[in-house]
Amino acid sequence: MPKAELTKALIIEKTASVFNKKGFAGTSLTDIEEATGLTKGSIYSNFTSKDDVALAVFDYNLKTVNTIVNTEMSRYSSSRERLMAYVKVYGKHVLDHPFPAGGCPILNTAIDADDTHPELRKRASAAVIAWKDTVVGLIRKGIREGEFTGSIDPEETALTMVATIEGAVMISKVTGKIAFLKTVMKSVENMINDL
Amino acid sequence: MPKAELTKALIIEKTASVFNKKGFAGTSLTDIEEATGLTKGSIYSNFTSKDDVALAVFDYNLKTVNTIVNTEMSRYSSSRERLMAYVKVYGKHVLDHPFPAGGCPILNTAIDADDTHPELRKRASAAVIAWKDTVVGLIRKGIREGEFTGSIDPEETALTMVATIEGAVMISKVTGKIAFLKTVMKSVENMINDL
Amino acid sequence: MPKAELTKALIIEKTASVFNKKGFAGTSLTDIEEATGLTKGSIYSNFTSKDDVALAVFDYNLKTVNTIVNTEMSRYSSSRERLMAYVKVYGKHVLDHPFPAGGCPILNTAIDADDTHPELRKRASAAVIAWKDTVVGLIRKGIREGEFTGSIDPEETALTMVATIEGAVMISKVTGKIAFLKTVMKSVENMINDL
Amino acid sequence: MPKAELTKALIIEKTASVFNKKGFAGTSLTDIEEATGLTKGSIYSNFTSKDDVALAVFDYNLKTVNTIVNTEMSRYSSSRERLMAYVKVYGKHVLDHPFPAGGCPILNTAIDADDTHPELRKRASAAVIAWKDTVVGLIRKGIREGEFTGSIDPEETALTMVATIEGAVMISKVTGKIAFLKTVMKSVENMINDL
DNA sequence: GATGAATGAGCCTTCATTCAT
DNA sequence: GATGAATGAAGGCTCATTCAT
Repeated sequence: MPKAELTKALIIEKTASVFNKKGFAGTSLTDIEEATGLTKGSIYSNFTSKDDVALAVFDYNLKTVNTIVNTEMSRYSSSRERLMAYVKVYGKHVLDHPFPAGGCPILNTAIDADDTHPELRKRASAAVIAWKDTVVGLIRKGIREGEFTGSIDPEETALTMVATIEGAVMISKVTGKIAFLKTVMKSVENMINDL
Repeated sequence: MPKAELTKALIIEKTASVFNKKGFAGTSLTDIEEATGLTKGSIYSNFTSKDDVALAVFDYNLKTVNTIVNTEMSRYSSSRERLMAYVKVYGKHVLDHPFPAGGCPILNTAIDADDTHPELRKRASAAVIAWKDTVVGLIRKGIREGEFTGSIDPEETALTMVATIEGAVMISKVTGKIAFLKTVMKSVENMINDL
Repeated sequence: MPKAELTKALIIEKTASVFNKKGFAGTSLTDIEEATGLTKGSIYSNFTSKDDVALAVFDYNLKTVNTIVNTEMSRYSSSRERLMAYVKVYGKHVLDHPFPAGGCPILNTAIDADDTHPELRKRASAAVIAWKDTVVGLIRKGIREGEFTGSIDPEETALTMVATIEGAVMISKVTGKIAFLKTVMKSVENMINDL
Repeated sequence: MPKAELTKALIIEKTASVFNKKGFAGTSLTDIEEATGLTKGSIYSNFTSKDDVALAVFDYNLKTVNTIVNTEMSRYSSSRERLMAYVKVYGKHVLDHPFPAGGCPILNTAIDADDTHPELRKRASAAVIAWKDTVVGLIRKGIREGEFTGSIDPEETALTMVATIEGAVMISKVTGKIAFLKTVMKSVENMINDL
């Protein structure tokens, strides 16, 4: 890995939680300098703009979340257990390591960017839809393989599951009550068991 | 109403959607000037700081939402129908008038402020909890009056309902697909009918 | 005059010679701060951009030059004497007060802006053409009134006169030799006498 | 030619028109990188500073102009015809190849540097004086050999010729009208024929 | 109570230059 | 000799806030 790539990686890693906590407008180049220990000049010799950093950071944060979820999911083979990976991961980790500090980056970026930053919005949108599609896929597989009842609507169930999880994250983050997160996750668990 | 109060009210009304769309850090005093047609001096005659405006705007936006919900709710007396008010309101209005442009201010402020603005965070938190408590109250009343089965957990159900609705708003705003909102709302409707 | 106009006027006056000497790219906001004793913020509350200041400064410098020329010209009524005003003014004053320090702003801006700043270029171009047209007008009047011979080409003579004067200013400024200016002006004087 | 010399030459050639168009302050190291396809590091391996490049570029541009003039001049032997070389060259080529894009580098550098860059100013000044001296020499020769009348002042005529030509270049560049250049050149031609 | 005008700190970005490799 | 990567100062501009009028 050439040095430039290392520095880019360092900038992304070190600012991952800054953008996730403060949002795009709330994160300044000085914040980035402080988080990385580098100078503005050096940041700009690795990225073309603050947008460029923010986009790379979103991709990184998304990958972090996906890796956590996929790692958990890969331990199981039944669709039910694989769906349950979301409950385990979000019920346990969203508020601490290895999640980026600041909570779920999909949720944070969606709200931060929807009316202000088209490029970021597009990526958050794609992340939401990819998540939903993965869940739809798992449900369809479960139905096909006789694990779930055929009467359920995969699209509706998937969207509801994603919505409920993200809503739970928001509630527990803003109130500071992890218990709220656990409580809603129990509900999601039931929803999955009832499929 | 003395003149000062009128101007304060005007500032709040005109900037309600600006803060709701751009967030605290993303909204500048110049934005406020443009939205109100007033000068910075005049804004500072009526508020002590940008924080002061943002706090008042959040209260105003929250009241707007609550009024919409309460108006719908007051048309019914059964707990089930009263709970259904959330589905009707959020399924129809979150993305347009009379909701403040930018979506649900509770959700927006929660995500915007949770790691950056303690005062705003506190208010968003209180709004979430108040919402949840209202739902808990309705469920308890429903149980007490034999409308709902006694086996349900009011706290869990209430939190899940709030989480699901807010998650649905996030999803539909970021993707630009109102259909997603409607789909999840159908789920919430079922959830209420199953109580 | 409202205060804002006074400040605008002050900024223009104080930076007139800075832009004339250093050119657009060579003049920094810090230079403007130092020349005026004002802060950048205050400069930007009176002008929308550095371009905006530069354009206003060019207009001011042009007016300064035109006023000097017109004052001298108005003392005479014959076309020959009126043409001679250019010789007197440029032969005496270009390099010192009341000309803006830095020499002829038309020449300076023409060279500075021709390949870099379309708006400034356009104004310098207009100034050159206006000057030429004034000379053409005086020559035509002189011919009409029998003061000059009818065989001369007003357009060619005017352009040559303007070119010679501006070239002389360039030569004497870059070499630091006022004698060169005087020498060429003697030539222009002869040219006018020979009309 | 050792490699270093080749690279130096390449840098000079490729940036000749950049400096000529944008001036010293307006030309950035990034401009130089883009024009040459080299890195800043490589530029600094061959020159000690931006000044160093600018000075070398001026020398190169000056040599370009002188070569064009001398080539034309060498085709003739009479002083009158040799003087006419300036008319031919400046009337035809200043605004296009083989002149460096951006017009006459003597004029451009004189105006750019006179109040800002002593070293460049000195070179532009020397170039003007050398030009004038060459013209003076041709005139003296013409007088000596009975080609021109003895009553003319060589110094005054030479300075006027140079001034007129450079002024004409300025006028035609800023207005975008080549016709203006041709018109003034006709005047210079007459001036030479009248010697 | 409202305004116009100003401030100084901070914004994002680009500058010319350096130097280890 | 050339590069890639970094620096710190400076670039133009906007920020939230103040205060005389």
